[in-house]
Amino acid sequence: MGCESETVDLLRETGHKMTPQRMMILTSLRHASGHLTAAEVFERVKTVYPYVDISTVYRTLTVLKDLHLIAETDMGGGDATFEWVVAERHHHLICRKCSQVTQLDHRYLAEVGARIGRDLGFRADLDHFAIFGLCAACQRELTEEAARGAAH
Amino acid sequence: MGCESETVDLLRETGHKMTPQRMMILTSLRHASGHLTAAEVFERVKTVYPYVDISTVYRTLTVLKDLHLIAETDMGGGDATFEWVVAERHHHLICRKCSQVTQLDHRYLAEVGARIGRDLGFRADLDHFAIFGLCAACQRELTEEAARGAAH
DNA sequence: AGAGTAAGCGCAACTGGTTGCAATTACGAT
DNA sequence: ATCGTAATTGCAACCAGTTGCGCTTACTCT
Repeated sequence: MGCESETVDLLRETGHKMTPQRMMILTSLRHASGHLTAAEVFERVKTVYPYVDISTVYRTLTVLKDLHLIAETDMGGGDATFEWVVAERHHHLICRKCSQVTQLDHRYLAEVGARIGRDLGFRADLDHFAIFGLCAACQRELTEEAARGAAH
Repeated sequence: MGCESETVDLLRETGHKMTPQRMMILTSLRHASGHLTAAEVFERVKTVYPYVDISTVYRTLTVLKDLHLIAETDMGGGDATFEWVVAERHHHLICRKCSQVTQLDHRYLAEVGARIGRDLGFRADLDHFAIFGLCAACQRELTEEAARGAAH
């Protein structure tokens, strides 16, 4: 505790309460190295306080997400993951074949966001995007497969 | 029928079968004016053939999506929507306050996609993106609210 | 410090979507 | 036209996530 004080203030200022459960959920995300699914957060909190309900986890994640303290991303694996929003914004390139995840610098999208704002007046939330596609390796594999298919 | 023959061929060529259920799901999407949710597709098909199972709808949607015949988009309303992939690619700007949907020309993202491909070798699927954010009107509203909040 | 109140909690019921399985059926090969 | 096979179907069980509700509790105000 101690390093969470700003977060507590933000919660209070927005009319929310800081409960023990919320604190545990929050710290488990804060101190996780990367992305966590809701179930993972649930597991981690349960080791400290076994009586938490999964619905509390989901409700808290929703609150934190609305306050932009955490970012939700669909990494393609079916379940959404959550991660503490850090200073440097970044995005993910996710291969839909091998599921490999690569980071993408924010600059790639910042410019598009700016242009959309300029042209259409729409302020795009481009904090944390998951872009699906095919990684270089899988592209090669697929073209080779296609070549074999055409040959036979 | 008749206008679906190319689609049927594509299915066959990729080792799939064309079943009556599949045909109905396909045409309901093909002839729908815009986006349909899975439940909507289910309802439409049921009017013709009441015995379809919802799981068949989901499974077929997955197949069609994998073949890029339809595009899945999370329009924010909680449930994903599907639409027939038309010639001109486009994207959607969805306001997270008023849920208004605006179309965005593909050119905005095409360039980013090209750059990602060039720099990182990753071929991004940018066929049909849903970009969340705040529309111009809601931005104005929010800044006014903030001004009122600061004043009192 | 104490009281009132609205937010939050855990439970249980529910919903939307997925999956395993046995029966069926479309399709390529004969 | 018929056969064999693999894909597909419908059912039912299942799972992840959501919601309604009565009880509890953090926070505000005095």
